[in-house]
Amino acid sequence: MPELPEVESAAVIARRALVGRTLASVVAHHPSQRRSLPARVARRIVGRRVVRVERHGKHQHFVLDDGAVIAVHFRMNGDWEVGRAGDPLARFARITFTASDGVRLSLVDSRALCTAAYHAPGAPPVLALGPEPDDLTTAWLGGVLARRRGPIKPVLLDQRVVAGLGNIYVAEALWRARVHPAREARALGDVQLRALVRGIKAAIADGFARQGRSRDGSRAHPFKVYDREGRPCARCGTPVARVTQSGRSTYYCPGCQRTA
DNA sequence: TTACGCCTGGAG
DNA sequence: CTCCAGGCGTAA
Repeated sequence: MPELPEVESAAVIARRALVGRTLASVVAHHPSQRRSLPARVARRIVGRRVVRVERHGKHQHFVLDDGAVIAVHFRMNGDWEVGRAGDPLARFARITFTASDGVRLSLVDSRALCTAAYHAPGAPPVLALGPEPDDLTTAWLGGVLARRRGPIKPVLLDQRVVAGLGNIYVAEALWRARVHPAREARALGDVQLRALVRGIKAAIADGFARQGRSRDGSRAHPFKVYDREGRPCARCGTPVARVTQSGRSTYYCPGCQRTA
């Protein structure tokens, strides 16, 4: 699930569920989450009203009326499920926030890698994030890439470069820009740089467009190259290739993403 | 820069 | 059974 577009639509769900409501209970159901959100901390949250839900890159911040922040990160596959107090709990519910009027928001995450940390009033989380894709400029990206050695793909996964990109959207953005994932980051020319900025914005916009109609679970694979190894490139028909870069799969088209 | 741990499920 | 998974912090 969760890269920027997915986290944004999740944040909308959380916002609708909790903003303006007072938390009546907060429970971490899995030891892994209890480490970062122990019962004593959860008790401190109870009685507070949620005034705002912010998204920064892939992070979600529940801002409470005393200025405290609950920082949630889905990691690999977290998602929100909205229900009512007393409803049967989802099998992989890891944390539940129940409001005083009975609305319940559950963080569902089979792998239990999600994190939720409490930040006391006056000590907000410090995030090291680059610009959101919407605010990305060629000047910024060019400046950052000029100081990087190594292939472009892992650089784009660095949240300090651009906030919110993950393995899927980086592959999609590079495909749109026709840039080879192994291309030396600082060797990108102006034309490729501009194409890459456009590609990032377009890939993310495409993700957003998909969010609205993704709940009906129709089409499996709306991606251009991600998870399409061996299938023909939509642009040139060349079979999509998969390589490993810094331990993770990268999908690309060897036909139209050339110059490594 | 790479490798591993964190966790668990699903696919082959 | 083995391998893979949309992330990320820390260690080597």
